[in-house]
Amino acid sequence: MKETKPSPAGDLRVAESFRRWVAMPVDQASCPVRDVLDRLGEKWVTLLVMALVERPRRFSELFRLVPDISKRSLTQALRSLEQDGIVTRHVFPTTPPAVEYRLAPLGATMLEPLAAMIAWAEDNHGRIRAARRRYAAAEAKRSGASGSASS
Amino acid sequence: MKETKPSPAGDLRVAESFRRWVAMPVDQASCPVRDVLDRLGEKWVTLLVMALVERPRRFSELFRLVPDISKRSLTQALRSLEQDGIVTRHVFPTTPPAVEYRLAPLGATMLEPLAAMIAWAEDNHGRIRAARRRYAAAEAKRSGASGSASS
DNA sequence: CAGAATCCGTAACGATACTG
DNA sequence: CAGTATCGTTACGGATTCTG
Repeated sequence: MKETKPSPAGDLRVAESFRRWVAMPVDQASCPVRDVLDRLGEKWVTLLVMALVERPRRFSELFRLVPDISKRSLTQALRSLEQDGIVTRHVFPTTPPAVEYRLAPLGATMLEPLAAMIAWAEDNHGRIRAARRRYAAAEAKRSGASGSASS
Repeated sequence: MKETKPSPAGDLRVAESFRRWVAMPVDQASCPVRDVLDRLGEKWVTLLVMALVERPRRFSELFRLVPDISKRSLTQALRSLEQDGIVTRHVFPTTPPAVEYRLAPLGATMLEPLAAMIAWAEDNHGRIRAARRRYAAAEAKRSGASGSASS
């Protein structure tokens, strides 16, 4: 526990990345962590990437597939992904027009790390929910011990 | 293209996850992708995890380390991580009080997938920026071809 | 069908001032 | 030192309407 760290693997790399981050200018654009990770954090982005893995999809298909997105947000997220070269957009000049979204090569390269994050999320969802319940319980005890429950 | 897919690795897993996702109720809490990934998308969360990899840090230390966060957001992000069992919070009853944040065991397990995502972001930041420039150029051409530049 | 444009509510975030 | 409380802004995102 006090000797050379086990460093299961990612530790060193993450620590290094953070050191690079600290040494960086604050500006958004030049920092991968801010610039890229923030994008992936946008509400529907990763979900849409997931939706495009199997095969290209049309706009309305994605719209149906993700039941609670608005057309506006769907358009925005797809534009965002298109801008970054994660997906490509193909317009078929039919009437009415059909538009197909397809995972670009660059998008395909992110499936591996994305799969790892998703797997982690699925594996640990139960633990996280349990932790939240514990936290809520402890919080209730703190405010319940000397006063009345609030909020 | 029409035979057994190459599936560089993550593809199948992501596609499977998406199928599970589609089959899920829409509610936020029961879905790992929504419930967990959305959390990690919160603005400072992953950055703070990165900051805690090497060693525990005190509140003011984190505050200095991340130059453009507000105390309010720092507190919120740390609470969020504490709730989910990603970090633990230790209060030393000195005067003035010292508070230390430390990566919890659960938090340590996410370093591996997080490192993969960060590495991807760093490796492809250049490509992404290039894609954005191309997109902007194409956009300028579209509106410049028959009208005047806007925005 | 695939969007663009408009309107609007909410929630996230920052800045500041105050507290144990 | 480590927060909390309050305020104000902004930006995200949903609902709706209009268009080629």
